[in-house]
Amino acid sequence: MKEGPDIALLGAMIGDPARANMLIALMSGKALTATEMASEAGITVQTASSHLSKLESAGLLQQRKQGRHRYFTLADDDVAEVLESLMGLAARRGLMRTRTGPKDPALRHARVCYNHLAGDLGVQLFHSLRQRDLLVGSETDFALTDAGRAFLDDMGIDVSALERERRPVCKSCLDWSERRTHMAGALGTAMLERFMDLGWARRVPKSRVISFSPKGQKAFEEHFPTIN
Amino acid sequence: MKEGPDIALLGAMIGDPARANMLIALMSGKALTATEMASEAGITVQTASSHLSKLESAGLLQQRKQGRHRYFTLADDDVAEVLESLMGLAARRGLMRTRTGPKDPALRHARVCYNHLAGDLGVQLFHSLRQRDLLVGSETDFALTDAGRAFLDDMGIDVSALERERRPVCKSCLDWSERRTHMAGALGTAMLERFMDLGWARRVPKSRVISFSPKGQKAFEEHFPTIN
DNA sequence: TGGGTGCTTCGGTTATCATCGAACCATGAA
DNA sequence: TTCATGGTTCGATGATAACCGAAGCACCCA
Repeated sequence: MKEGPDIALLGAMIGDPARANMLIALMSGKALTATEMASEAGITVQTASSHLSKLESAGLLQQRKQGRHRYFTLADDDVAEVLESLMGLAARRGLMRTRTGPKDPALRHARVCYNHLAGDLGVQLFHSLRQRDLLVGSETDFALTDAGRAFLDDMGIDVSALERERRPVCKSCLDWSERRTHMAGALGTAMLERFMDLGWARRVPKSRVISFSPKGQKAFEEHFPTIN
Repeated sequence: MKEGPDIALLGAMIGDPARANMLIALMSGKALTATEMASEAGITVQTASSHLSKLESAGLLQQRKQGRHRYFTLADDDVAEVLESLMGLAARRGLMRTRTGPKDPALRHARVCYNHLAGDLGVQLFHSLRQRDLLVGSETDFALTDAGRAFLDDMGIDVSALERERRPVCKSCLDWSERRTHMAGALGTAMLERFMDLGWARRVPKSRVISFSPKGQKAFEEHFPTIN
């Protein structure tokens, strides 16, 4: 018949509303149990279990057993990236799940995208580094300069440790609300963690929102200024 | 209930095998008719029509009427990009379709379409001019820039003379074999004539084939380069 | 004006699959 | 062992939607 990758299978996985809700819930980067995801998607555990096994055999999910629980996460950054790009297209087409509620501005300002910072501040972070030549290269393929490494070192981020991990350090991700690139990869994860360690920001429970304290916001602006 | 873009709808669109086949067929950048896509997907034209209207109302497709035909293309580059990223993920997950049959003969290189150049080279001509901003506007409605006029003047084509004719100077046409836009109108005619005057090409008798000499082919490539 | 073609609409059939109740399995605690 | 909890498997049901035949519409050409 035809050659090439089979996107229909992936589409079908994402196409079911219950499964889509679960995947989006996992975009928070947190590992969730079957029961949590069931309530997230508004279905029973039996149904959720069936969906989870399908998603797993399609290679979209990973599960980790821990005691009596089974924790599910997205399989890898690739999956998160594809979901993000789908959300971008849907947003631009005006395909929204519901009326944009009060949480929406907060989501656009700062939220977690799988494991890194997204939204307004995520975009600002990335472009600030580029404008000051702490990053070189294109928006999709870039690297740290020596000045960039020094800057991150000052912030308390051990870049050489990141480089010893298996994941790519420098990776970008397209933001669905801003429609611009923000920082992903091991570096993106490390920076978000560092912000929270420094007390600049914390996660709002049961949501993707990242809440910056006034002090944290100020510190962020100082560290990542943008021209214009 | 939930906030954020609705990826389930997009997923469902892509999730049906017939629709996925159609979308992948359109990834060639070519415009296809409903009948062609039906046979491509192995379904009847009625069913294809239903799918096409769904895809269109989801904002994934655009249609363009020309004569008795309706040519469908992907809505924009965004859609192609998302499909590409899905194909990437599917490929990495080992989700493949099966092999394709043999392709059509090589009449597609260069031929005459009424009075202008069509086929591979015709498409290249048009897109080369657009890529270098010698033409501005959409694929269906465009005009020459000043740089474009100068460029044509250098080639020995008198644009102002063309403008005194009654026919529209700038017109595009959908290519029979490539299914992408190529140059038509008075300008298309004039350019083909000029190529033959310059000795780059000649008509093969009793056929629509335009035969480029080695030298002519080289000159053509130099005058109308394309990225990709 | 009539005939041919490309495409859409309508109706009815069929098949897939999401869903949940109930039973079953596994782990941990008492 | 027994009980409790988290999760999967099984079976039946119901809703959705893909599918095609037939009819209708739009456009082109002679």
